[in-house]
Amino acid sequence: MPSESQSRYDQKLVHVLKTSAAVFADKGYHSTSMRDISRATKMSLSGLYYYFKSKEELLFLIQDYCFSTVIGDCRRLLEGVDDPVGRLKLLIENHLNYFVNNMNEMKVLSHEANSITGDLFRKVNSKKRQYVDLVIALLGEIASERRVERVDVRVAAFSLFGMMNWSYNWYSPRKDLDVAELSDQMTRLFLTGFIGDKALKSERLETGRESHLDRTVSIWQH
Amino acid sequence: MPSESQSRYDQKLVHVLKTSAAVFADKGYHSTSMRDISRATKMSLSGLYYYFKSKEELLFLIQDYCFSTVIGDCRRLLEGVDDPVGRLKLLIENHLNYFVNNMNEMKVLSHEANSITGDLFRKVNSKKRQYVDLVIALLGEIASERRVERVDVRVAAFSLFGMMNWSYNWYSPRKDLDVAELSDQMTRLFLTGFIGDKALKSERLETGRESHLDRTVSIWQH
DNA sequence: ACTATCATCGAACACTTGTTCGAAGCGTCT
DNA sequence: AGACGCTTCGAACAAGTGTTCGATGATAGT
Repeated sequence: MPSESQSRYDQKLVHVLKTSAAVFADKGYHSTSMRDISRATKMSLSGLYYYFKSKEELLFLIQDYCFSTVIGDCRRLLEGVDDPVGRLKLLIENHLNYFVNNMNEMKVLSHEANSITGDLFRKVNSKKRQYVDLVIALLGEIASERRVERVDVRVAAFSLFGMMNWSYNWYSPRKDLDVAELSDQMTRLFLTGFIGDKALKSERLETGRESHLDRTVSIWQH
Repeated sequence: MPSESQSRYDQKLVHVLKTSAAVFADKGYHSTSMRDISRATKMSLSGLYYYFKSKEELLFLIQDYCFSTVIGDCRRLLEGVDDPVGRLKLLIENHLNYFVNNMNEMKVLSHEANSITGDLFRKVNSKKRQYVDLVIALLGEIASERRVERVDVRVAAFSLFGMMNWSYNWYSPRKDLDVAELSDQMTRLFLTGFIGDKALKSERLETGRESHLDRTVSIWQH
């Protein structure tokens, strides 16, 4: 009966992807063997190959799925918001929220970006470029709107990504701030630095935070 | 004759470390085989083991050497500078300068931080912690001096490291700003964001830049 | 109950991996 | 020349790698 939203196949595939992502995040892609994946998923070694045709494609599926969700959520979230600064706030919020709720996948996405090659690499990379270009364009708008000077937009954009993506190296949900606060901190840190000391005086950066977070939880979580 | 500053052994070791770092940076530690290293260094496979007793120790030597230099240069540079903001500027400058001049080693240091295990891992990590604690303490000083509020120092510190260390993912000496400008940009971006909109009005962040750079070139370069 | 499709498995293959060992080459001092 | 210590090497080993193949179990439609 095809009444369920996901077929048995899809459910199991997602399960395999999620547990694989956890193992990759823990041991690293290259030092994880297919036997490790087999052990973690409780499937036979050869049984795995029913769901993907190589270890590299497994990595691709994780990265592609993860990236698509981030970009998709982001697009949906920014819809109808015109103010560039507001858009950037939402983007940062979405990015970090997804990061914290899917640390394994995001670590694999950030850390194993070059562990994938050939066509699969190009596919993931084109999505990444879309995302990066979106941020660069956004910063460009803000820069011209607020007359930001002496700032290289490319450097600023990658600095922002650095701030956010580096978090897989240190962020611990137990001992650190929660997502909302973290997002707040980084938004203020970056945005104040970017648009300089002139603006942002009366703006409340933390406005309308809670309402969005719930809508951005990921498919990965069951 | 022992008149030379470095023995034949040391010279060759440094050469091996430097070329190995290049290969590791290119292909990643785990997917680089000892045969790759052998090919790149033009030494026999077994000949390599005269200089270190395992592949992991080779990685350790690269990371340890690299970290020691960064910290050492940093300590020397900050000597006698009392103003916390001035100290932070110099630290960022030193970090990025070393990063750009030793991209291979720094990529290996950043990207392969968890590819090392056991005692060797602990050794590298203790140096890293020293460095991180230095930055956190520095930010703490600045925060209390300038009465910075609503800012988590830990988050700020790792955001700074994220900005700087992420650069191995995008920075290209050919198409991007040079080190001095890059350092300038990130310093302004972070510092303005950190101390908020109140201060930094009349300060010139780019003061006294050139003079320091020459003293921080690395041993790695021959 | 029969069957066709989906899903899973054990066993094996061809290959690469890091590391070791004993022997040989090399330069330098007596 | 001879001998000693430093440096280099070829060959081999045991272990682990990703992947394939043919066969078996499960599931659902008729």
